[in-house]
Amino acid sequence: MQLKAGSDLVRRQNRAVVIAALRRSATMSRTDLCAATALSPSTVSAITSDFLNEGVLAEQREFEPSGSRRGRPQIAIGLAPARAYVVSVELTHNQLSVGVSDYTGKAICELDQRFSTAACSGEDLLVRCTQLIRMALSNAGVEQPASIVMAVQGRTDAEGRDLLWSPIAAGRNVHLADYLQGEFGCPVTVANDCSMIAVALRWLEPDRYGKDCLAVLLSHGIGMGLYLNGRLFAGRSSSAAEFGHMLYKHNGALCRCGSRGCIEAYAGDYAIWRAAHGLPDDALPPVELSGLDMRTLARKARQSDGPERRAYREAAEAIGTGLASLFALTDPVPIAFVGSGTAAFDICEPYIRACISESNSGGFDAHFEHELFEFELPLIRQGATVTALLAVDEQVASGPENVSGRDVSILEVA
Amino acid sequence: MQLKAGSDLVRRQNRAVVIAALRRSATMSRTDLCAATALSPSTVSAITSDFLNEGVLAEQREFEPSGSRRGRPQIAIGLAPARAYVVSVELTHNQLSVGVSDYTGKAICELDQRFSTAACSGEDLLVRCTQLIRMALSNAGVEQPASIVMAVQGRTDAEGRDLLWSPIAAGRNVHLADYLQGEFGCPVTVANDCSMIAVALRWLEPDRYGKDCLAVLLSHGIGMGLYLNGRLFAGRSSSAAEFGHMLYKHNGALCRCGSRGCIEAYAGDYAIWRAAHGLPDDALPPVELSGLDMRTLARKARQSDGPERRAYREAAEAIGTGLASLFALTDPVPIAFVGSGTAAFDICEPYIRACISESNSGGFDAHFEHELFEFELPLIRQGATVTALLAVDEQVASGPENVSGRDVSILEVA
DNA sequence: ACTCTTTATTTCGAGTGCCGAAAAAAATAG
DNA sequence: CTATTTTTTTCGGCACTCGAAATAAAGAGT
Repeated sequence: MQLKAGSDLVRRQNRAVVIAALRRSATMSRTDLCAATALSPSTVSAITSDFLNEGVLAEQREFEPSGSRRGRPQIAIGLAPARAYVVSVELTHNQLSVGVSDYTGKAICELDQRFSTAACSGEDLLVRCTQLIRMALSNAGVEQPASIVMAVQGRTDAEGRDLLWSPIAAGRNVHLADYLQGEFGCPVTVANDCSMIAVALRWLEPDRYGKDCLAVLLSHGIGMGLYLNGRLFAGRSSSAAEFGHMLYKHNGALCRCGSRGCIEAYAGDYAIWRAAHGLPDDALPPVELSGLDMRTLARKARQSDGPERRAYREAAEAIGTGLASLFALTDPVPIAFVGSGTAAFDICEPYIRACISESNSGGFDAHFEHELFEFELPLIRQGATVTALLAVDEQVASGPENVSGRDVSILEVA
Repeated sequence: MQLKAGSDLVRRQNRAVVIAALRRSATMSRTDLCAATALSPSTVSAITSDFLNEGVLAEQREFEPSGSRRGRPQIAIGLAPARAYVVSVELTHNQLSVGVSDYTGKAICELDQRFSTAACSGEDLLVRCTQLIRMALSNAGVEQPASIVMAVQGRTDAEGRDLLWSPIAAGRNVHLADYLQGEFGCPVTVANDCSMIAVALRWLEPDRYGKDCLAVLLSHGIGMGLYLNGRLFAGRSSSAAEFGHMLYKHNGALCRCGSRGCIEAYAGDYAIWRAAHGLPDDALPPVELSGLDMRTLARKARQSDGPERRAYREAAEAIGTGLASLFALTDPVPIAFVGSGTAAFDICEPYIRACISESNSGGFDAHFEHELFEFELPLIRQGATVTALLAVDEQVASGPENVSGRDVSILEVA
């Protein structure tokens, strides 16, 4: 049931509204804020004044309003960069990345580290993360981060605290959030990488992806992040949304996850490679696949109707069948295909669309828009950073209660 | 973005909290309300006093508190039955039902009408609904309903206004809500029948189904209603959640919806019957199936490993594959299987469970609880009634502004 | 029968927050 | 140097919640 409300909740909500407006457009006047939030000038004045005292906002005198009109000039206000620093961590195949951003979202420092993730135990992971984050913070000159969001390829628990399982590392049930929280003394959230891609797309293109956004990652494995009706789709007890592990064929090909017949077992890079080389469908390819390997495969598939094209066709039909099933549940949604697999999307697209239009239950429009993004990392980082910033915003909106020095500032004012 | 808040919002919220508490337990004292809502006695007093004036609540003197303790006795308050009357309408295969309930949720009148829905145009449907509702209202002695919720087997638009497509009637894009709203002058919502089953189960067993609830209707067709993380799952542009039309087999059996390979084309009664009789999988059975037909089929399937058992097995694997795919997206969720098809669930269950445990992506627990409900209609009606009542609650909570007679009541008080 | 105790509910005063209107501030136009 | 225009702040009023005190309505004890 819903909870009771009080006047404190009203203030928190309106503070949040003001911050949200300023996060969207870096700099606004109080008048702009009135228009954007529908709050009265008095209220905007009160809230911004509080925020200026708390160091959340800063006046930006240098911002001369372009066309100098009559009347008192507007004072530009923006988020104060130094109010908080956030950290994004991305764990992908054989790479760990860390980014540090200020409170306005500007990147201050980005570090990458490459190593074999497959050999990585949970313990290793924790240590490597801690080290790389420390180095990045030190490079950025930041003592204390305000929020850390870690995007992982794999499944997390529903609360975003543990990495339950990952195809790229050996560790299971790694308590990432608790450990990092202990190390860095700030809130930590662990999220699925594809969810972060969806967050980024929503943030970057709200008109197209604001309400509904399906991000499908095509690479060694298959991942998905979904916003439906403006909310992140997540499972009951985990991040779930494991599109790649929807059941495509009963008793089908062997998947990395240990099950049989998953979509990924046909559409992941390793599955396409396996099929194209005529290996049995329960063989896991022993080698790491390079981008070159896959480009070669795609080229052959385009050239002639041989085993390579058959492999891509099977991959496309697995994806198409999965999307058809997904769309039976969600209706068609604008899709962003992301990752190295998009390089062969021209081969797959007709088969994918055929599958979907074949299954337009109830005779409805099976059409969907799509976009391709070759590189996933920048999107994942942007999504993680945005998520971290929004977490800080929430804390900031809820007031300066817990901030040490609050009493002091009252004394200072007096 | 979130909207600004004001003190009116606080009042609305707290009014809503009070109503919600009283809807759960029919009768409470003001002290009970303090405990249940965490509001202060002053606030509860103010809000209940308003509600008594508005005719939303009524004191119930007859309710003697069981063990007569010391001290001033509590005064029991409850929802005032006559505050509003709601109508639920259920359209299922060859049957239209209407129920009228008072504001406490007590059923006042229920009417059924049987006719061939298949032959029914949109126009016919509107007229029949109107007539049956009028008759029920007249029987119940109700002049003006406050809310109507109509549950239909089929797909509605996302706003709950139109019946886009239904397997049981010929009409398409029937503007049910607008028409009935014009006829009866109150808010009307059109919802999917299985969603209403999920609503009912959540309402009846909040411990089991409060957060997550999957209702699967097994009958002539296959339907689904899903609550995930406490929210009704719905599509981007329609009610969607068309589990029965997830793609089970590429280029598979012909479905009622016109597509091929849908789960329903293997697991609906007609599909089982078709397969058991060795008909081609693109034949639609010409006859209406009786309950007896299906019971006979199930008996034969239990007796020997013939075509009947194969048909049920295929049905079970279609359902199991669908659930496995669904659970890849949502994690396993407690399921209620509902409808006549549950009579043969003993035959299907092992195959269904086998499919699901085969596809436990990431090695997680594929276990799910389930319950069987043979009759769907009572659940659909309960769900629709609850939905209608909650809609009235929302309107009541938002205050007496628009209620005619508000000014009069002020005069009366003065 | 009367008073004491206990529990429930209402009333009152203070605090917080929003808003509209008026005032103050800070520029340009003439 | 004044009038005008626009932005921002200040002030008074209103709605709401809350804690504390007051009131109401019983049973318990003598």
